[in-house]
Amino acid sequence: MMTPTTPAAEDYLKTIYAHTEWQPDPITPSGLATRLGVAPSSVTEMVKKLAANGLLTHVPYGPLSLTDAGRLRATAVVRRHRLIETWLVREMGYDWDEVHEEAEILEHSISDRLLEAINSRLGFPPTDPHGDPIPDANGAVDRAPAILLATAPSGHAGTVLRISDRDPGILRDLAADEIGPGTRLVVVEPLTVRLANGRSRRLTVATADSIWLTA
Amino acid sequence: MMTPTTPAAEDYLKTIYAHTEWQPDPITPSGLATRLGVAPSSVTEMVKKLAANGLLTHVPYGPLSLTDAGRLRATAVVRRHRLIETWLVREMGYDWDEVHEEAEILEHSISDRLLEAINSRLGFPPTDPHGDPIPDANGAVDRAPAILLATAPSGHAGTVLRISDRDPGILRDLAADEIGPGTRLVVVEPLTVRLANGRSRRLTVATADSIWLTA
DNA sequence: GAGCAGGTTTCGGTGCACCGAAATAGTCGA
DNA sequence: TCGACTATTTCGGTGCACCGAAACCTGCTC
Repeated sequence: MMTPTTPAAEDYLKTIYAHTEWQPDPITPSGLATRLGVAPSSVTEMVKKLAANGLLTHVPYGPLSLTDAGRLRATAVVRRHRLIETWLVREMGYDWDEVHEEAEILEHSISDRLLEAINSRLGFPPTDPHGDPIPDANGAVDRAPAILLATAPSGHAGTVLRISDRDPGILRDLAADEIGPGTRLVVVEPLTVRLANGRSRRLTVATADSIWLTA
Repeated sequence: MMTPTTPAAEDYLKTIYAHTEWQPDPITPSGLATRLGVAPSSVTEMVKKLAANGLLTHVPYGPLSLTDAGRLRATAVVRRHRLIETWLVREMGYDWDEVHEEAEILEHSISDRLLEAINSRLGFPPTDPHGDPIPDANGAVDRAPAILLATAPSGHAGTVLRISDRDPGILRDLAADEIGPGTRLVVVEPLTVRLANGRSRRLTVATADSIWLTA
């Protein structure tokens, strides 16, 4: 057991995990193919290998779900990714919209030792710069109940918990609007929020779909 | 042109460069195979590709030598490697005998941007912790004239310029003996040196073959 | 219940980096 | 100059991760 996971396999596991982290429905092979930017046939093949290694379960023509072992591998990658992002922002002069690419690569090559050195330099941060929780070394994730801004009822007041780092453009826009993890705001109407200083901000649909608030 | 170099190709170029850095004779395919831990047939194949990309020249059954373009690629990798090693020692709590493996991997995945961020945090160091010169971004290397301790005549007095990082055990022994880059010493007889504090140290052949002194 | 549209899988094939075995070239000694 | 020895190359083959095209399920509509 404990097959040495390749970078490609880590990406599959991470992506499956990421899908289930903020919504409950399982991911399909085609969804995974789209997210990873590979052909569906490539997914079939890799899924077969991961299933053979006991990292995920898959009924043919059905959805995918991680086993406990798979989830552990996935959270290990996510942990690396988020600690690296945090480090890039806090120590290396990166903005929060610039860290994703670099972390995407380094997450596969950094050693445990270096990762822990970074972690301790940063003072063991609980979340990354986007507000995503950093799993601990055992794969445990401390995730607060959250709702998508896009689905929050008008009048809902909350604190920004996290912002999806999928789209750097959205992150840049939000930084310009002074919205980030910790920002308190009120949902005035579906795509409009009011900040603590009384100013209002109009958001795009994509942006409202990227922001998670305290429930 | 400017073919995107793979990690494997970078390792070949780096190893060829490393061979010529401290001794003038060109490397042979079998020497390269040994250093890289691959079969000779693998070397033939990769050499063919690198030659096709204009990175090295190779007359069949003859030795290998880098073209200017190849040397530039090689020094870029060496630059990464040495800056990463320096960073690991100066900022991340590594000892100088522990950095090689980690740098060996990260040198292939760090972006130019992150590398330069590290470089500037370190204050643009001219050498790594073993005393190896760090090439600049144009591939220029500032290398002082040096002689191997093993070949230095008795009576030769000099300063330790660099110590090969090939064998971590030697590095640990030397650290325990308080010998490192900058240490002034006198070669008393072939395998014995005297330090500035008057103490003598007996060296193994392998150790004397790893230490370079000012000429 | 037949047919259709979707997603999914199978299948043959690619490039990369590696291997061992066999063939070949170069070099050096007798 | 002829071997013989060694280094190098060629050759067929491996595993990994990917692809497109074709075959195949599944669930849904009519």
